[in-house]
Amino acid sequence: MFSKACEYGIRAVIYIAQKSLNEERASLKDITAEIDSPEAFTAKVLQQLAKAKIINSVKGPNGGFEIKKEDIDSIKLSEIVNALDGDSIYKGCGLGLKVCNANEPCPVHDKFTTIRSELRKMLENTNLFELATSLETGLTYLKR
Amino acid sequence: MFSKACEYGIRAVIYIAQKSLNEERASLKDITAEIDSPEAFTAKVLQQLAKAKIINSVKGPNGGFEIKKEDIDSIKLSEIVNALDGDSIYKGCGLGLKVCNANEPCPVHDKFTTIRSELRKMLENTNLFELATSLETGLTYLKR
DNA sequence: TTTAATTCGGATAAATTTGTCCGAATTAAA
DNA sequence: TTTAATTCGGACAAATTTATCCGAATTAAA
Repeated sequence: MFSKACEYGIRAVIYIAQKSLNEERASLKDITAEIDSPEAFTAKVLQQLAKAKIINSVKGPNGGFEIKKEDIDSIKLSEIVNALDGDSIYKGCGLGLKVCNANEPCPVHDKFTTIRSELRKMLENTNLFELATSLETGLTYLKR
Repeated sequence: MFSKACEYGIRAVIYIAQKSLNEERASLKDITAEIDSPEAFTAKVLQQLAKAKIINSVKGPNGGFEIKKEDIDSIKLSEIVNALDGDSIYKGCGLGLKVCNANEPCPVHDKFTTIRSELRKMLENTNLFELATSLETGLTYLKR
């Protein structure tokens, strides 16, 4: 459903959010240990997210990644997915046609439109705060 | 959402079904012209589908691919997807964790479970007959 | 001012997916 | 029986995604 980059990205951002809620920065090493992902590859993903202004990066000793506390509940899952995988999940034909809309639909157009719209809603309605706190309280996990 | 192989596969099978409903076989050339897909690659996909017994292949002059008429309304989209992309769309964690279930969920587990179950239902409830007839009546398209 | 911890960015490599080529096998029809 | 139309299957090639390496830049602290 998502690319590996996006999977790592979402996991990383959730972890960074959790740390940020506790007034702490997360370093790359810290992150990759906590979400069990390849270090160099994850670094690229974090760079992308920093460029997209979803996370903030700080260089130098004691540096790392962080998210402003007050932003955490306004950042939606959809923004992260969008920054890493683009909008092809929502748009684009399920069967790969270049043109596919209500006027000239592919045979599964309507059925896919329904599912995708639900997916879009879900991603747009899920914010980082709830994900980070479920992690903080030990209800959910980022590795295994 | 689906691999290219799966996209071509679904399109091809719908076309083959349409032809089969009209008592005609579809040759590889015929198919790739009609669904606008790369010939050699599509051939591999069709081989996979033939091995999975979803379509029947006939060699020699006037050969091609066909589906028994009486099977067309019992073949579900899910079978095609399963044969080509496996079951990772339904199973498997949305964030790529090896272990992720109700007991040890990832932070998006519940939200994804809902979406995926809808997707599964949709694929399991969509049969080839309806897709092929919507094509036959000119309501839907397989290329562009 | 030096050192060391960190992110940044470019080059490269490995793995996977997508795609091509071509000869072999099959089989209907001339 | 020969020919030609077709699928089959293996080897290969290209493109994309995933992953690694390493030096440069930044910066806090010794």
